[in-house]
Amino acid sequence: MPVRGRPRGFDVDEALERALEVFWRQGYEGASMTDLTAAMGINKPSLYAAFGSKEELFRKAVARYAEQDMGYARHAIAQTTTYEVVATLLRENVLAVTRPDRPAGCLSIQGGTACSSENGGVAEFLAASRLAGERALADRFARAVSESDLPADANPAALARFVMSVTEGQAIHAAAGVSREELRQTAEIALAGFAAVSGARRPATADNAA
Amino acid sequence: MPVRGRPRGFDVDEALERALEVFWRQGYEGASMTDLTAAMGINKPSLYAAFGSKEELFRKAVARYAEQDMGYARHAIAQTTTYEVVATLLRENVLAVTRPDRPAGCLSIQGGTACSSENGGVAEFLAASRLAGERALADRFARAVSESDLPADANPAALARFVMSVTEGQAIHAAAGVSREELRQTAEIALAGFAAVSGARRPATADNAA
DNA sequence: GAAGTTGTGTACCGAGCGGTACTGATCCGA
DNA sequence: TCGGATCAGTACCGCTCGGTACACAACTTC
Repeated sequence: MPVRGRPRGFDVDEALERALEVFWRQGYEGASMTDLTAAMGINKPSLYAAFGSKEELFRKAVARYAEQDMGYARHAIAQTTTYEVVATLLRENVLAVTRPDRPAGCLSIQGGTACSSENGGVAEFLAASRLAGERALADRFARAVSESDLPADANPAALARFVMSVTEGQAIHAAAGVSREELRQTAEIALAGFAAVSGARRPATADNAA
Repeated sequence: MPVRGRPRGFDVDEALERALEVFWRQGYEGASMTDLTAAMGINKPSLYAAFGSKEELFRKAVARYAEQDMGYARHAIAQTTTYEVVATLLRENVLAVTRPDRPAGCLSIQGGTACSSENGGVAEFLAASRLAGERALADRFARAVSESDLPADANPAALARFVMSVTEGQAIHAAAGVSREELRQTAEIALAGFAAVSGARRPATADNAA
């Protein structure tokens, strides 16, 4: 059964994409409906009909972001060794937060770490989604312990927290204008430090370039 | 020569302190004049007479924050060895971002990493002040190289960027509700990693507790 | 006490906020 | 060709935003 009534005059995915970038650059509260509709090329009633409200639009933007901009994290976790997991995560993160065709930094931080009391839910939502990613990494490290890829006395949660802290700091640096090459150096330091501290075996093939 | 005219009915420092906490919790754009004046216990005209504008108030709050909440950073840089500098910085940072009598996290991040276009200067101002701190740390590391406390081939700027990235990530974690003890574990991992990678000598007295 | 100076409180400004009612326009199936 | 359904666009809602005019209160100096 095809659509009934007048068809939409714009592409919902494309409009969401534009909104995503506005939220990314200006944060949730810093992005006004006027900014959003201007970037999306539609009028307010169309936005509300298609997305419900500003907050729903934001959550859909974050979901889209997680799917297409955070794919590297799932790819990283799927690596076969702990070292490769972390190496992939840190290096891909550098690329992700400095993509020339995207705003600098990371939406889940730029979106808003602090909000007015009425929008407090937005900051909490972003924090929860970041911590969910961290938990996935901690689970991956726990598996590595059970596979003897990490020592039995390793602390998976703390190691994951360390790696995520670095990526978040890198995202903030990127948003401040720090270059990809500079962040790459930092990522290699973090990776080498992780390898030295975690007890994860570093592969014989030296693929790093600090 | 004493004051002329009616004396002020409130303490400017105390009012600035209250404003500081509101900005810290809600960010620059998330803190409305109503929120601020309510917390400061004064009316808007008094605020404008004493502080000029919302943005000036914010900058004064950040200056106050740098002076009294970031003092640990100056203390850290003044340590005699690179290891002690980094150990102090990372450990004191954990305490600073989880002080029970303060909002969680760090004002220079919570204040706003992304803003609307008209308030873009606020985010830039915060980014610049963070990078200034990083440069001071890089200078300290450069001195350590010249003192042979770090290897001649060490990259002071990259090492400083790594340490600051960790502290920023820790601040974001704290704002998300992560506990002091959890952050302490992460700080020890970062410290041990830094020691292993930088070539900084670790003191014989083992004062760490990962 | 009067004059001059400065802070306080109320009441208000224009502008922009997020969100919506309503009129037409545009499609479908019959 | 007409009725039903859906979307687009204008024009507007109440509200809050940051910021201020103005009358009054409180203080010092003469």
